[in-house]
Amino acid sequence: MAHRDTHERLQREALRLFTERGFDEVTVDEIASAAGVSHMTFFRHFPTKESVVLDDPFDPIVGEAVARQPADYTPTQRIVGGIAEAAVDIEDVESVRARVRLAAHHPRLRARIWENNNRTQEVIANALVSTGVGPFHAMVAAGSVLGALTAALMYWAENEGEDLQTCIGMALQQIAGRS
Amino acid sequence: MAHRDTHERLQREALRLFTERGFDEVTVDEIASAAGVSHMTFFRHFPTKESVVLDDPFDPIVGEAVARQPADYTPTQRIVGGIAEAAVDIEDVESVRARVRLAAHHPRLRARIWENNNRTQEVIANALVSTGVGPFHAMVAAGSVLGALTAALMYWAENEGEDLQTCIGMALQQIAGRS
DNA sequence: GCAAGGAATGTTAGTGACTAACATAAGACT
DNA sequence: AGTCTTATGTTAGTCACTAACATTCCTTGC
Repeated sequence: MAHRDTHERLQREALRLFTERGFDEVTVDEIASAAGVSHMTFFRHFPTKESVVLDDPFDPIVGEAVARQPADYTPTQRIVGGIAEAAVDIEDVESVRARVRLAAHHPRLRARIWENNNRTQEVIANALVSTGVGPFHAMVAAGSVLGALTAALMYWAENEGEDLQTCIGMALQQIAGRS
Repeated sequence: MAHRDTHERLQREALRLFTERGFDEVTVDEIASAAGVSHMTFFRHFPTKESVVLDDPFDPIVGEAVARQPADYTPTQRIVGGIAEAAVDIEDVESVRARVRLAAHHPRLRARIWENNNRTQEVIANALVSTGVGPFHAMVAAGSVLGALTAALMYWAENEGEDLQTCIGMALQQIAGRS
């Protein structure tokens, strides 16, 4: 039983149970049993119960993409451009949708999404600062773009018919006209 | 011992202990004893340990202020105007600073700030929708402004010399030029 | 004055997330 | 074969938070 197998099995069973019965109605012990391991093994694979749902390693990708944008763009244009580039590579849209939808309806999970944002925000702000933007302006610009993006993500998760790329595109376009 | 007294005493002792020793190094039982009550009383006054730090009833005020803005403004201009109006009334700036600074350095608390934001965001979005703005645009505009505002707040909390009103003003100004 | 009711608090005994310390089982390397 | 590493299990905690029930005190109607 390889490490990676266990990891995937834990996440699969957790998401299944959460969507079936709700996040709070499933205990870590139940997830562990469903995956055939003990609760300690669960915590060796995921630091918290919430992290099974929210596990997105996109921060560095976005940061690099932002840093690569033309220097004569405004901060907002660079962030928007960077995110748009990074968003093209999103695979497994259905898994993302399930997880965002789970999170959108649960206060604690929603809070964690914002916390992930905060990390991305720092990465973006640093990318901007390293190319000469003032720290205050960099943080505000990053916060603003990510706030808009997250709002779009929540909207997308709650409205079945929408397309992810389209929602992201519309949100970015709506705020692209700034300094 | 009136209800309100106990509430204030609990919050005062909690903030004192948190700043002295850090959020995670203080248990609810300790806060309760310091305030001379049992841990059950604590939870009757505050739903969670975090809520002692983050207890801001500004959402409705902001929502009303946004709804009052001239209808020929763009969504962003209305949000910015509403927040600027509501921000004038902030009293007890030092308490706000202490709490934001506590939260800025602690992941779980920071996440809760974002979660508060999310509520404010919904209030603002509803205010916009009720005056004819489309739901998607309303949410994205609200998310974007609040993202910027929170970034400014974090910056302010970490940089001793800055003035709260000035930081808010600068952030709002930076993003005011949008649709 | 006093009885009745409600508001604020206490006590006790839970549940569940998360941690630390130590044990074990299986494969890889020498 | 023996040792080391990796993945896991067991046990016994701590701490946030809840439910059920008891108590104390303050008011309010009589």
